[in-house]
Amino acid sequence: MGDARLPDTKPGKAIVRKPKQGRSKATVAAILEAGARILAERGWAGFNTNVIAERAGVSIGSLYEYFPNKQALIDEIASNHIAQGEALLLSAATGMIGSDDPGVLVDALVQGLVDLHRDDPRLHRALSSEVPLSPDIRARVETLRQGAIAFVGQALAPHVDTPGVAAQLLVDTADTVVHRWFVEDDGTLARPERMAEELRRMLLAYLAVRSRASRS
Amino acid sequence: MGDARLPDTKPGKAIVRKPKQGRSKATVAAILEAGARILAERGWAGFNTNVIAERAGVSIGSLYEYFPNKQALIDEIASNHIAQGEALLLSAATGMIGSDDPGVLVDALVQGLVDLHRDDPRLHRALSSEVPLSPDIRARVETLRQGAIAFVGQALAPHVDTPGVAAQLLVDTADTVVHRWFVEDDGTLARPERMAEELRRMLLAYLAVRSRASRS
Amino acid sequence: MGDARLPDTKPGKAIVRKPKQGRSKATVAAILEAGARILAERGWAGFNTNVIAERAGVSIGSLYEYFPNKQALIDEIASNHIAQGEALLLSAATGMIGSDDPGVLVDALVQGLVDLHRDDPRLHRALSSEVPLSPDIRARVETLRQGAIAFVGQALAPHVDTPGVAAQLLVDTADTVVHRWFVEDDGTLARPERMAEELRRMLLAYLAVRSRASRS
Amino acid sequence: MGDARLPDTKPGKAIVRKPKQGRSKATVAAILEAGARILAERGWAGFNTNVIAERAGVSIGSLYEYFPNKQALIDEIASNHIAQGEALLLSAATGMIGSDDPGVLVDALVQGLVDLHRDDPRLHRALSSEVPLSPDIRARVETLRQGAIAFVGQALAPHVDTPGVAAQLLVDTADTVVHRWFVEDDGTLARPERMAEELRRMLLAYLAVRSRASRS
DNA sequence: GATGAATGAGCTTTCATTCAT
DNA sequence: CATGAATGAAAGCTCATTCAT
Repeated sequence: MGDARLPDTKPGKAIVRKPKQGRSKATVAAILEAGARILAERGWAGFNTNVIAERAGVSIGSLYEYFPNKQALIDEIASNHIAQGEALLLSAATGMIGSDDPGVLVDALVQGLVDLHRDDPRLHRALSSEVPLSPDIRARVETLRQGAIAFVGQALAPHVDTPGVAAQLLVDTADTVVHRWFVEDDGTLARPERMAEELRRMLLAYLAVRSRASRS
Repeated sequence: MGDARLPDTKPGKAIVRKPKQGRSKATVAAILEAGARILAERGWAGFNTNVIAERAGVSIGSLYEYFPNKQALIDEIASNHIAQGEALLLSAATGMIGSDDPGVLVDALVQGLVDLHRDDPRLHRALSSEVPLSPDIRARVETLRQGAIAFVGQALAPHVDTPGVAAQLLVDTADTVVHRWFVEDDGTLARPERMAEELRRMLLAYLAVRSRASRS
Repeated sequence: MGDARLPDTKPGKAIVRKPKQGRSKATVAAILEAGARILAERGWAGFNTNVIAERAGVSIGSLYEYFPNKQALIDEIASNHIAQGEALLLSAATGMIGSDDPGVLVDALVQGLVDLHRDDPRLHRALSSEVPLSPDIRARVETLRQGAIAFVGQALAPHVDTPGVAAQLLVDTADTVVHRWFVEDDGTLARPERMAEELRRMLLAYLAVRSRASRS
Repeated sequence: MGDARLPDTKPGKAIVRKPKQGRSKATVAAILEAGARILAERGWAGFNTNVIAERAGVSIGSLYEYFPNKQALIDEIASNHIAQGEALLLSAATGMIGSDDPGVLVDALVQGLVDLHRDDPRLHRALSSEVPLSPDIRARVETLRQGAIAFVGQALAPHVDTPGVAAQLLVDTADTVVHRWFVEDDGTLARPERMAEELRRMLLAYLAVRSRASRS
C-alpha cells in the first residue's frame, strides 16, 4: 500500500477480537512489541505488516485477527506509548502538589519531560514525526499537552499575571527542546544533562522576571 | 543555491545531467517546483514521481533524465529550502553585526526564525518531519544550526561565560519553539506573535541572569 | 429433506458426521439456517464460513465438524431449498391429477412456480445465479425440471402431438419468466400478478393452437 | 480480495489513461480480450487480475495503467458485450420497420435474441449471473430491455389493447427462454432451433388471441 | 464433541524505475 | 534529448481450513 494514511476500518470489521485467553494476550503483546521494535529500528517506511508478523513469530493472519488494519496497529502502539507519557507526567505533577516553589515546578517539569523522552527515543521519534497518526491519537496527545499547560498555569497563577501564556511558554519550550536534545539529536550533543540544567536556569530566569514584573 | 549535489545512490549510475541550457534549466525548475508543491500539499505520502512529472508538465522520462531517483529529487528540494534558510539567517546575522546589545541579538534571532518558518510552513513541515532526508542533507542542516550557534556564541562571548552553552540553548529553544508554534500547530494556538514576544522575554531574562552571573 | 449427500471433496476425507442426536441436529440446523440467511442477505460474496458460524452461535470448529468444506455447506443449503421446490411441485401435480382441462394444468403450473419463487426470493436468486453449485446439485435441479416436463407432457399427450416439445416450452417458459418477474426483478415491475395472468393466457393460447393443429 | 462488489474508484484515479497510440490500444485490447476469455472459461471466481495480465501477455502494472481496478475491467468487458447486444437488437428492429405483420415481429424478436445469446454464451452466462456488475452497467441493460419492450409495444399498438403488457410478456418470455436454452443449458437440450420455432408459435398464438380479444 | 486461535496461500493494487521509439 | 508505455517487486489484507486444548 505504501505510506498513505489508512482509511477507516470498514463497518463490521471494526471490532478487534478482544484477547480473552492467555494465548491471545501473548499474541497481541508479541505483535505490539514487534511493531514497536520495527518502528523504532526501521521507521515508518519499514513498518511492514508481514515483517512485523514474522518478527512477532506469528502469522500474518493472526496479526489481522487482532488489528483490523495497519493503522489500528500503529494507533495501538502509539496509544500505549502515550499512556506511558500520561502516567509519567501525572506522577511528576502529583509529586509537586502543595509546593509553591517555582524551582520545584521547573525541576519537575524538565525532569518529567527528560524521563519521557529517554524512554525508547527511537520509537518516540518515529511516532512523533514520521507516522501518520489517527485523529484520535493526535487529539489525545494534544489533550495531554493542554493538561500539562493547564496544570502549570494553575501552579503559576499566584505568582504571575497571564499565567496561561507563561505556562504555555514553559511547557512548549521544555517539551520541544528536550525533544530535540534527547530524541532528534544524532549524537552531536555532548552532554544533554548539562543542557537540561541550563534549560532549568532559563525557565527560572523567565519566571523570576515575570514575577517581578507582576509585582512592580 | 543548490548546485548539483545529487549523490548517485547506485554505484556506477551516471551522474545527473547538469542543466546548462535554458530549456533544461526550465525543466528542472518546473520539476522542483512541482515536487515542492506536491510535498507541501499532500505530504510525503503523496510525493509520487509520476504525479510530480505530470504536475510539472514533463514526462516521467524527463524527470529521471535529471534526477537519478526519487531521493535525489527530495534532496534537491530540501537543498533549495535549506539554502533559503541559510540566506535568511545570514542576512539576520549580518544585520546585527557590530551591535553589542543582547536585545538586538535576541530580536534578530527570533525574527529570523519566525520568518524562516513562515515561508511555506507546509513544505517546511514535510521536510523536517515526514521526509527521510539523505545523510548529506541532514549534515547540511546540522551545519547550519552549528553555524548559527557559533555565531550567537561569538556575539555572546563578551557578556557570558560558557557562551557555547548559552548560544546552543538560545538557538535550539528559539528554533524548536518557533517551529512548534508556526509550523506544527494545527490552529490551536491563538496568537503566535504574542508567544514569540514572550519567547524574547524569556531569552533576554536568561541572558540577563547569565550576564549577572558572569560578573558576580 | 437433505439426508447426507455431502461429497468429500478431498478423497480420503472423513465423511461428514451424521447428526443423530438432538444437540447435533440443532447445531446443523442452526448452521444451515444461518448460512441460508447470510446467503440471502449478503449474497455469495458475503458467504463467509466464519461469519456463518458466528451467526449460528456455533464455533467455526463445529461448523467444520459437520461440513467438510464450504461447498458441502452450500450444497446442503441448496439441497434443502430444492427439496421445498420438489414438494411444492409435487403437491401442485397431485392436485391436478385426473383433470383433463388444460386450464387446470396451466393454472397449477403457473401458480406452483409463483409460489416456488415467492418463497425466499433472495435466497433463490443467490442459489440460482451467483453460487457455484456442485454437479450433483445441478443434476438434481435438472432432474426436477425434467420430471416436471415429463409430468406435463403426460397430461398433454391426449391433446397434442409432440407433447414433449409442448411440455418443455410450457415449463421452461413459465419457470424462466416467473423467475425473472418474481426473483430477478429489482422493483421495476409494477404488478407481477397481472403479468402472471397474462402468462397463463399465452400458455393457453399456445395449447389451443397446438390442439387444433393436432386435430386438423 | 475475493468476490465482493468492488468499491468505487478513488477520486483522482478515475481517469483511465486513454490509449492514444497504437501500442496502448493493442494493450487494452489484449487485456479486454484476455479478461473476457478468462471470464468465459473460468467464471467470476477465476477472474484474477494477475492471471488476466499474464494471459494478455502484459504486466500487471499495465493492466492497472488502463483500468483503475478490477471492477472497471469487468465493467468495460460488460459494456462491450452489451454494445453488441444493443447493435444486434437495433438492427433486428430496423429490419422490420414498416411491416405490420405480427409474424415478422415475432420472427425478428426471436431471431435477434437467438443471435444475441449464441455469441459467446459462456461469457454471456458469466456476465448475466455470476458477475457483480456496477449500477451503471445494470442500468444500461435495463434500458436496453425497456427499449425493446417499448419498440415492440409500439409495433403492437394497432393490433392489441394494453400493448405494453403484451410487449413485456413477449420480450421477457423470448429473452428468458432463449437465455435458458442457449446459455444456461448444459447440453441436455436436443435441438434448440426446434424449440425456438415452437417459441415463435406460442408468441404468435398469444398475439392472435389478444388481437381477436381486442376486436370482439 | 466443542472450541477458537492460528495459519498462509492467494488476491488486489501501487509506484519507482526502465527503455524502445 | 524527450516521451510515456511498460514493468514487476512489494505491500496490505481476506478467509477457508486446521488442530492443540
